[in-house]
Amino acid sequence: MNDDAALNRYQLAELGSLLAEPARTAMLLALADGTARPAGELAQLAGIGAATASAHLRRLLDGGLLALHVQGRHRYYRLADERVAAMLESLTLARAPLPCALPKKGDAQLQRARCCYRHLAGTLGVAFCSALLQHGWLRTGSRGLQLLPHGADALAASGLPLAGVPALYGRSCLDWTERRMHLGGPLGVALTTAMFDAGWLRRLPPGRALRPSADGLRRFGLLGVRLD
Amino acid sequence: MNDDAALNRYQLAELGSLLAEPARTAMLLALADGTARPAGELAQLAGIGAATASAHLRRLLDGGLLALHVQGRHRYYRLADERVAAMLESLTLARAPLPCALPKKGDAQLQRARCCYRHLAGTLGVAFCSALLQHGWLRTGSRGLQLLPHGADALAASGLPLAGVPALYGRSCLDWTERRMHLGGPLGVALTTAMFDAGWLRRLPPGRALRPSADGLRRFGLLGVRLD
DNA sequence: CTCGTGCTTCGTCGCACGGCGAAGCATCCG
DNA sequence: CGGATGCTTCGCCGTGCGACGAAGCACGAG
Repeated sequence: MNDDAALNRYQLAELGSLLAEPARTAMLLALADGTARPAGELAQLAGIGAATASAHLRRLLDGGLLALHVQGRHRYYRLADERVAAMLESLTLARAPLPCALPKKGDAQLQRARCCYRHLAGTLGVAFCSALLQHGWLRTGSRGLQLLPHGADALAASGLPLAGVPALYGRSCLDWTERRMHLGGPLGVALTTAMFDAGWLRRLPPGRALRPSADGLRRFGLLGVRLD
Repeated sequence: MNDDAALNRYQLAELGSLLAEPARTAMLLALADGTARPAGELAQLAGIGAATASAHLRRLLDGGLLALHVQGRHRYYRLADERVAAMLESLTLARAPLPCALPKKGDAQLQRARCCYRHLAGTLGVAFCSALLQHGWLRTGSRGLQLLPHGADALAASGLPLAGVPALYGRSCLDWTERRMHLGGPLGVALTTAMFDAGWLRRLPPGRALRPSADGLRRFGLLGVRLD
């Protein structure tokens, strides 16, 4: 009758049913950092047998949440799309307690800096994004967030080479610990990749947490990015 | 082991299972505009019997997605929280085709201006939010988006009385047609309510679509809000 | 070629859950 | 008080789906 716009009840329910199973959510959360993992590893992470995992992965694939990359006899699965990662973040946000609970000690690293899909999130991600905006280096254009030429120059001068990056567009992405925006989209991914390459950031093995190097921390400071 | 942060697999799956049933998604979508509806009406909208609807509503209530208001022998259900509405919007966004499809004719009104929970969304909502930011009337403070005193003065001068509103905080909310941010949170709701009261906006009966009045359109224009 | 490995497909079982009708409570009306 | 209405609870049935083991395929190693 009146709900022909956007997502109807059946599409939303289909999406929900994909998320309705702990085994599948475990896989999705394991892939939330943008990595690609073989089916066997995902089965082990989810604590289920290979046959069951295969069925779950097939459903997620058919549902458009995962993408598949075949390499030899290994089959690597990853999130289909950055929007899927953004959706996972937003679902997290929907359940977070409103009076922002202080993170537990074990989560402190995760709250400070982590990767959301493949771009920088957490306190550092939010601070970096707002610093870019305050300097006037980042602007919301018609096709998304846009890094202006003098912004790219300034970043390059700080030791972040950005070949071809200014042509990319970014997207605002809501952060679940900060409840503020940070920079995602192709632009956000490219900038984060550059930070890895320049040694500003390192991955902390077990999860999605990141740690800025001493040098990176200094350079972030020079850009006006403060971690209070 | 390593996923004790934020939402774990079980909590996410629980949330997903609440969305996994068309009858429940129909109810949630019907409540997405922030209205409260009695159980019987929701049952009819979902196309199920009263007994079944009651069970679904109970699950949504226990799951924290709905809130209940008892009035006489009627029991009114509404979305528990603005975050639930934001979650529904973001799920919609996750499924929207990336090459932004032009809206069908029937959706044009909906894309132009609609209510997301209880605040203004659509092209008009996005334009209004960015106009506030460009004028420097709105700022991202530590506790959320903040309407600055001279911004409140300017809006009042344009015919939007805002008693007590500047004390409220807003929240960025992603729009699924525009893929850009608009103003939500208590501040967004208060501003939208003021627009209704001042006659700038009218509801279009069948759904969530809104229409600015001729006077409202003029006043939006004076504020620098363009509907291109 | 032959075997081992990684993954999918098939067949089967069992449980969880959605559906309804009937009965049970509350509330409003006369 | 008695009947109508709105909603919930109870009991039952059917099915959808997640679990596993076994078999089938593809690929790489020897």
